This record gives sequence, structure tokens and C-alpha cells, in this order.
Amino acid sequence: MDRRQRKTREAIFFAFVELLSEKEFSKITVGEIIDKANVGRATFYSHFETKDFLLKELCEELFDHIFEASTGEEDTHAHIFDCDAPDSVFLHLLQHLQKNDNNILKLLSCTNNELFLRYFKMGLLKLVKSQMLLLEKGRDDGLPEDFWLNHIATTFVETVRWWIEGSLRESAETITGYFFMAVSK
Amino acid sequence: MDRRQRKTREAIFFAFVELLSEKEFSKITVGEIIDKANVGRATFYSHFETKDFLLKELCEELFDHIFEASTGEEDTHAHIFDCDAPDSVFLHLLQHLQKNDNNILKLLSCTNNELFLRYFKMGLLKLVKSQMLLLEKGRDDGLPEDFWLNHIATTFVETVRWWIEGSLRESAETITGYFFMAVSK
DNA sequence: TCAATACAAAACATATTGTTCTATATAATT
DNA sequence: AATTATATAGAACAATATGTTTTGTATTGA
Repeated sequence: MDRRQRKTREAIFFAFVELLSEKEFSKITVGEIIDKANVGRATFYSHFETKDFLLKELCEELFDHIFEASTGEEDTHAHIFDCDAPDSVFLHLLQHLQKNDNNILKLLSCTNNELFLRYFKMGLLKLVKSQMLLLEKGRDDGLPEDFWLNHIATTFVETVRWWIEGSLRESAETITGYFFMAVSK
Repeated sequence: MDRRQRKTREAIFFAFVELLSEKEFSKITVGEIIDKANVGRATFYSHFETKDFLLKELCEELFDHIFEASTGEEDTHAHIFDCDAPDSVFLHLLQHLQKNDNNILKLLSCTNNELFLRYFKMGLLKLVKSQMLLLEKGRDDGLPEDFWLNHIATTFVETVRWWIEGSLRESAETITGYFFMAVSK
């Protein structure tokens, strides 16, 4: 990709994130984005079809690398599952969030956090599905599988939301403990 | 309230609900609403400040009466708490939803369901807080109270969402059972 | 050096918003 | 039934936002 393209793309993302932490998504205009990004109008539309697509691509950029380490079946990432503690995957996710790459915490705690938590949950559903075997042992009840699956993913998302809302006061290990207590006490 | 006002208000709500089940909230224009409702433009704006306020008032209309029976401290509603089964409140809510007043199920299952589930959760949080005493006995762990509170409310919302998504195939009693298994197994 | 292309800037048609006006129809009051 | 009050439809309106097109310039990769 052309260096100019990367530069423009980054400038738009950066301006967009800043605006998202200030005001509601629906109230943000393309005009504001290009002003803050110092980018021509036509340039914006040559990069992103609409404002919604910009959001979509931002979400992908933010979350894809968080999950690829966990969902990938490559040997290089196998260590995540090697741990005998069944909570290693979730702990790893929390620690990854804690590093706060790309200011992801800012987005997960702003007014628009639902936008990102939805994406986060989608990734989690896939992950939890692949981890189902490990969690299966806790399921000696008659709960339908997809109900259980959704419950795990939702509980984790809400655990993260609660953690971030409280400014990450607890350690990642403590939060992992809370999560496991909530889903399997 | 003037009969004419009630009539236009209802017409706008009706048209709005129909549009919400067809397309995304952000894609719906005031022009479409007033066309479908057969209402003048100025009339719309004399009733609702903006499209967002219309949504807000619709949510209040839909959910307030669902919760007032549960959160009210009047004697007429005391029977809900009288039941010795701790799940009576939640069962009552499910049965209320099942009656499908105002096509509430249509809204909770359409593309915009998150809009309404957010309101639903807000009402639930208040309700769960008032029911805390009944649920407290299940909390011999070290989970923070607000974490636990949020977990209960979220789990119930997601249980309802799962139920509706599956076209209410299970009985309200079965779903109540699932919910309690999820939060306290 | 050169061809390709990403860019800024501006102009543009179109669509949406929210307001203001007038005349008419319906409601509440006597 | 007559009268007053008010909610309405319809239209026109300015202001704003969207997405496209054009033109000339600057940057890139070869």
C-alpha cells in the first residue's frame, strides 16, 4: 500500500477515534472527521465508502489481532492452551487489553462503547466455541449448548466492561477469578 | 390530552415501529415516518423534539408498565413478592413479555433490538437491586456487589434475547429455569 | 527522470433537518 | 348550537450533511 494511503488512513482513524471519545457516533459528521484529519473530502470517500464502513474497519483493526492469537491453530500460539489452568485464554485477553494498544480502552469506556463491545462479543463467541471442550466439564446441567455459549461470551464482555468502567482497579488475575466465579460457581 | 393529539401520537408510534422492524434506526428519516403516519411535518415536531426523543418515549411507553408492577411498592402489586419461589419476579416478567403487548417482541427481535434491550436492562437493574435480598443468599463468594448486580441483570436480558431469537419455543417456566441455572449453578 | 496515482480544493446535485407561515378542521366550552 | 381555542395539513424555507465530479498539484515507486 502506498505510503500516502497509509498516512491518510491513519490520520482518518486517529481523528475518528478522538471524535468518538468526545461525542456520539451518529452525531459525528464526515466534515468533522476530514477537518480534524486534514484530509480532502474526496480523499475520505476514496478510502471509506461511508462513515459506517469506517467504523467497521476500525473495529477490525482493533480486535482482529487480539483474537488471532487465541483462535489461531498455529503452533506458535499453542502455548495459550498449554497452560493447565483453564482460565489462561481469558486471562491472556485481559492482559492484552490492559496493554491498551491503539487506545482501545478509551473506546471501550466512552459513550460509544456498545459499538465496540458488540464486535468484541462476536470475536469472543468464536473463541469460546473453540474452547468449548475445556469448559464442557462444568456443564452437567441441561442447558442448551448455544444458550451456554452465549452466556459465557456475554458474561466475559460484561466483566470486561465492568472492569474498564472501574478504571481497571483490579488485577487481570482478580478479574479472571470474578469471571469464573460468575459463570461456574 | 386532546383526542387529536392521541391520534397523531399513536399514528407516529405505529409508523415508527413498522419502520424499525424494516430498517436500521439511523437510516429512518423523519420524512418516512410522517409519510407512513400521514402526519404533517410541523405536527411531528410539535410532538417530538427529534427522532431520538421519539425513540426514548417509545421505550418508556413499552417498558414502564412492565416494570411498574414489579418495582412498585403498592399493596396491589405485593403479590409478586409473596410467592415463596424466588424466581417469581422473573417468571412474571417473561409471562408479561409473552403476552406481546404493543408488539414488543417484534422490536426485541428486529435489527434494532439493542436499542430496546438497553432500556430493558436499565429497568432490570433497578428491579434486581430491589430484589437483592432474595438473591443475596446465593452470594457466599467474594464478588463485589455491583459486579454481581450487573451480572444478574445482563444474564436475564441475554436470556430473554436468546428466548425471543429462538421464537419463544420454550415455556416461560423453562426459561426461568435456564436463567437460574446460569446465575447460580 | 518519468509515468502512475494519491492528493487538496472547490463546486455541485441531492437529501435531510428543523422552523415558520397560513388556512382549515376538530375539539372543548358556554 | 354557537363560540373560542387549538391541533392539524401543507407548503415554503434556510441550514446542514452527503456523496460525486472535476482540475491542477505533489508524491511515490520504478
